[in-house]
Amino acid sequence: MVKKDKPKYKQIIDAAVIVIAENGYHQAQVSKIAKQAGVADGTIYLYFKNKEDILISVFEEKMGVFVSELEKIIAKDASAADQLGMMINSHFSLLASDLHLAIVTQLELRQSNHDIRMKINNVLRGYLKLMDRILVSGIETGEFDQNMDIRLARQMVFGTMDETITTWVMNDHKYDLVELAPKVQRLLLKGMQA
Amino acid sequence: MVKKDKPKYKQIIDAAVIVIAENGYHQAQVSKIAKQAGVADGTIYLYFKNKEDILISVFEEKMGVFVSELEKIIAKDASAADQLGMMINSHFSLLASDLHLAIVTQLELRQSNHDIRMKINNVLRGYLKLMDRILVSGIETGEFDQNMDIRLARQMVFGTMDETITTWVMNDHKYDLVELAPKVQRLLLKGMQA
Amino acid sequence: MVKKDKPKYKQIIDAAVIVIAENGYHQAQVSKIAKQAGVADGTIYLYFKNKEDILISVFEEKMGVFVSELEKIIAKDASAADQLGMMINSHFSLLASDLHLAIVTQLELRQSNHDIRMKINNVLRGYLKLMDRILVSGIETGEFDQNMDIRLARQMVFGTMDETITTWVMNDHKYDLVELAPKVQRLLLKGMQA
Amino acid sequence: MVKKDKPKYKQIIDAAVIVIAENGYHQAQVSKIAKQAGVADGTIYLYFKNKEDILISVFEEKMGVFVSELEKIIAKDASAADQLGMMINSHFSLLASDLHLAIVTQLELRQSNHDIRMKINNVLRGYLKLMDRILVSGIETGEFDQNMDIRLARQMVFGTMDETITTWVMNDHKYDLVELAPKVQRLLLKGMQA
DNA sequence: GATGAATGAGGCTTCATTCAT
DNA sequence: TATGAATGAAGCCTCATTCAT
Repeated sequence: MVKKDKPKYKQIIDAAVIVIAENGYHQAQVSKIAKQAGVADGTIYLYFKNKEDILISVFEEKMGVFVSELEKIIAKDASAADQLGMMINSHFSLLASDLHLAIVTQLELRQSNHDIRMKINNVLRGYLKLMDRILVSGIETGEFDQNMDIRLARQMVFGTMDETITTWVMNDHKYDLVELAPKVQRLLLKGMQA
Repeated sequence: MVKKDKPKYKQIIDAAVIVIAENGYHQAQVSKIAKQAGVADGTIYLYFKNKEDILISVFEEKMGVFVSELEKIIAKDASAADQLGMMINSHFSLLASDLHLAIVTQLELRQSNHDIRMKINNVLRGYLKLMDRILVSGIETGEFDQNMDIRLARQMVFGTMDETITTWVMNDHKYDLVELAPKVQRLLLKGMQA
Repeated sequence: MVKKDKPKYKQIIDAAVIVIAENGYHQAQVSKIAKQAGVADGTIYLYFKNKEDILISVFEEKMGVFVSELEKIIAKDASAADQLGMMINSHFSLLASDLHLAIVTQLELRQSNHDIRMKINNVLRGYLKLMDRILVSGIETGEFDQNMDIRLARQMVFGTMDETITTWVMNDHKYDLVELAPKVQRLLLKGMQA
Repeated sequence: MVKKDKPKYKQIIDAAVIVIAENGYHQAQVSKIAKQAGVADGTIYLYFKNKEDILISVFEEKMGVFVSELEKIIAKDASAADQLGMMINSHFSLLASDLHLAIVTQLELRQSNHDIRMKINNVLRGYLKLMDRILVSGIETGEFDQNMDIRLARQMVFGTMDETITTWVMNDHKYDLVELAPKVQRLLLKGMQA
């Protein structure tokens, strides 16, 4: 049984999300995370190399859910347009159902230093690669514009989703994010369709 | 003559951009900015209330150029589609011509804490309001989709531009950003047109 | 059967010597010693009161060999000058044959704190008392200077041996330490002879 | 005016000696040294790179006095035997007149880690080189044994002095160290003379 | 006897800001 | 105005020791 499977590992990850969301990135001291997790400060270091390791693991663990959801969607026998819609819906739903996580990924984790951000980007890259597969298949089936620049399209898709979610978080989740998904889908589809 | 018109004010602002771009947000100490500006540490505090004030002023001063450029574009007698294109072009050009500024706005300043980011967003809001005017006029003239959600459309426009620029910065400006402007314009227009 | 006779006791002592020699005093954590000894961390505390107790015991156990060798030499029917020579030779030989031990006694154990060093000195005192007996017998037989200050002479003898060995250890045992013994003996004898 | 000439530099060095002597090496926290020096913790770092730098500087500054005294002695037109005596006397006197310093150099500073000890040894080496010059000149003038091994002789001289002083310090300076100097000189001279 | 997961105290260092000159 | 020496609060991490199994 490796560390990641032990209950305290996930306990600390979840505590970190809560502490960061409620106190902000720069006020998320290790001692606060330990307290929230119900363990001693030193115990943290039995499961994580250092504070940076906690933050990256938070992103890895949580992003893992996004990736596996997206993999399920891609495995489905559906049109690229529908897959795009399911992806947006899945992405929005996951964050709307965990407000702490939304704050952490959209606002707080972006305050981390260069090193951490680079490592977070590596994790994100896996997600973006999956996203590309939907776009490529859409082009192949003729659903999407043959001349579309994949990278640019992916930046539009991700940028729009990201901006939409960030605005929603910054407005204190005053409105329903998931309801926006179909609209976002339509907007993006129009931009990409053949 | 107010502080903002004195030469040392701009001198410190410019020094801050360089120091942040070259050292990263978290390594941009006040003393480094002072040294780069050629003044003593204490002198900074004759022109700025505190470090936060420097950072927000950097954004205000530099954003001012974006805003006035956009105002000129809106004042022109052109179609909404053309204005959108000119805006993207202007936005891309301003950042492509000042790599330090691009690094600072796309990467480094986003590491600032919650308070500073909120204040930066207030400044940004003015720019987004102007952007909305292009979208509204496009809808009114029938160029853009009547049923389009303005906020969503603006998030798509800004999110796409932002993601495109950030990717370009992170790839060390290896390709020509301004060349991408027409492609981005076409992609966004397709998504919004009637 | 007392603790000291149990196999794990000596096992831990020997592990401590190796770990301290190879990692340095300040990097010789209890957990490393336990690992080297092939026991669990907690097991250490079944044989030793605390870490300090391990270190003092290391010195006691190893010094015991020096003492018993010296006792054999003193029991011999030889001149004081010869006994001095045999002592130097024995002292040098024991350390030359156990490089780990030489590093530990000459360099690493001296980094220990005040308390431990005082306790180590108590152990050392027994050895120095034996050394004094050679000097006293040399004075009585007329071999050594009648007016010689015993304490000073002992400090010269021990100080010279110690400095010689430490220099040898610090030079990575590049030359043969035991070969130096007769020269050291002659030098010291000249200083002490009648 | 360089840092070393500023009054606070020496103030901190002297404070460090007192704090280390009175509290022991491992209880000599930077904050204690700052308090003893009458400055804020942060001020220490305007004069020293880090804690290690303080400790090495203590040794350098204090050793500097020993070196310059020894240089004066070597410059004198005296026999090697007399110079040896003057050196021992000077060395003993300097430590006997500053009990704090004696504790620090003979006991506490030896607890420092490998890095610091190596740097301290570099400083010490300069002193030992000067010592060698007395021995060499004694051999050249025929005062000392032509066949004497210089390194061994130096180890005897330094080892004897060091052991004598350490014993004196450990016995809480109960007797007069300087009074021992002539006796030590005679003992060592006998060992080295032709 | 043996284990090893858990504990928690403790200190070096940075850097925004002040204020006497 | 301008200076820059001085301030002092605040947090990550290590590791000897314990104790439930």
